[in-house]
Amino acid sequence: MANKLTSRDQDYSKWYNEIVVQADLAENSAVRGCMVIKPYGYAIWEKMQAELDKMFKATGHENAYFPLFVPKSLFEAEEKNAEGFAKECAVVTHYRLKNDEENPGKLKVDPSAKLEEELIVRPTSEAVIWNTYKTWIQSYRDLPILINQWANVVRWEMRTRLFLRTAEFLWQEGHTAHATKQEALEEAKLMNQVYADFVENFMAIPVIQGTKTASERFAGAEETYCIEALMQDGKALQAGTSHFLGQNFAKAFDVKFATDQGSLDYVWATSWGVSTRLIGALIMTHSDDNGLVLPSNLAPYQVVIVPIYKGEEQQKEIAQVAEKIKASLEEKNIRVKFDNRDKFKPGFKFNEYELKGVPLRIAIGPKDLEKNSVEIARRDTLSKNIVSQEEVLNYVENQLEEMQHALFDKAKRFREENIIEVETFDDFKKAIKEKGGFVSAHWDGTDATEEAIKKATKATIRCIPLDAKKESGKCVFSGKPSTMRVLFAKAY
RNA sequence: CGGGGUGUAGCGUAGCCCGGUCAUCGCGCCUGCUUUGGGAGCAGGAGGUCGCAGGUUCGAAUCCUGCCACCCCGACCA
Repeated sequence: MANKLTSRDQDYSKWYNEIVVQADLAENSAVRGCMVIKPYGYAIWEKMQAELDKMFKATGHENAYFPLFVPKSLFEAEEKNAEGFAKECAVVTHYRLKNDEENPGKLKVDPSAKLEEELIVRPTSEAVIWNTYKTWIQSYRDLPILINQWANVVRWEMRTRLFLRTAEFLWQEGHTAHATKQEALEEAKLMNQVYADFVENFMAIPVIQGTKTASERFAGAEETYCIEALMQDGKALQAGTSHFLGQNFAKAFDVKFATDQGSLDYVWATSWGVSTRLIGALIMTHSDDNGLVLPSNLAPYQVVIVPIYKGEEQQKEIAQVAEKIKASLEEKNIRVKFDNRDKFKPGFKFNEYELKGVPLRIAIGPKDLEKNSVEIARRDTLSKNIVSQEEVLNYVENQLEEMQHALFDKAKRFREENIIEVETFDDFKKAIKEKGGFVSAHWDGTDATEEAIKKATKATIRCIPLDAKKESGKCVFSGKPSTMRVLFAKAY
């Protein structure tokens, strides 16, 4: 796809292969692999937070906060978890700097301030949280514990990519403790469903729910549920995960409770999270060559009003109409921005708000004053309509609603068109190489096959779909018998 | 850490092979006038330790050595 970006946008770096444009949301910070989220991008994150928070509360969860630092001894308690994250941990070893006598004006680490035990900057919080839960849980009456925290975590990845894999990222992590295996399993599934609902209904991104294979599973989990989305370039993106942790963390941190039968048992656990990666998913699902396209639910402002005028007097006249429309929309809780800046021309503003993905743009000029009308343009279709001023409120409400669904439908259609069933490994390779997207194929269930396919094609098993039908067939790679199809794709 | 590449104004770049009016161009920024229904035009202006440190040379953005940073491809990963 061609990219229409011109000089005006040179501070916006091109998003993946010029397919999608990274809008004015974030930039790299001075710190390696970290990002500065600009106000407009953060406003989107806040919208997501608010909606998720509502959904968490509705399913009985509460927010709490746990420390950033994890003492190394706690971190290593759950072996698999520690092993899984060990290679990407930032470690605090000292707690003081001092003046460097050899380099005036510079500081150096004070060797005498070495910590007795190193602190790990959390890559995830299971360790600190379970160390705390240990003190909170004695009896089945203390269960379940249903807690979420909004936090930042650090994973020192070899290679980073804005939004999708930054060294520091913002997320929420839920950590729950249960008396029974069944209840914990239900919780893990429920939260995966909550994620699917949120991402589909609120962000207009269609997802496939499934479970991960053993090799893709979260370190320390017994089962990982996930939602997988497909980006416009044909690569898959893991959009959220929910883990059934079994009794692994309870055993590692010795968290036992007295059951209602009087016996002693280890607690069952889950954890689940989504991150600022979802903003990346948003960009790469809906954007086009003109920039971001935001679903109405997420847009920091849903409507922007751009006045067109000659001279101060006309500007005033149009501003009056604009303010009136703005007030009437705001009364219905529609988020409106009236851009009355005199320093920029209308054409410039049109492009700017398209780049930012504002769903609806209302232009008001002298012609509209005469005809008592306005021009309303829709971001996703780029279509324009003349609407009488009396009709604006109705029209805007309808269009916002429609656009939310239109974006979802369009993305879903794209995904459906990019799931292909294959029976032979030749077709498999061809599909992955030429078309991208999800490839649905039989798999014999072994790590070895999964690994071999990854080596040969770079495609991994994204998930075993929850709604997969039982269907006997032959593994696309080994030819051994298989009972169902799994989804393969190249992934971010 | 392996393999490849790049570093020149706020951003994007030309120049490097072949050393010498080479510090180029576009955007952005500032001033003025004219403009305003799809990224305005004209005129003028500000802005640079050419990544850093050495070396070769009469002379280095350009050649050599070392270092640093970033990017891409692997391994790792929400």
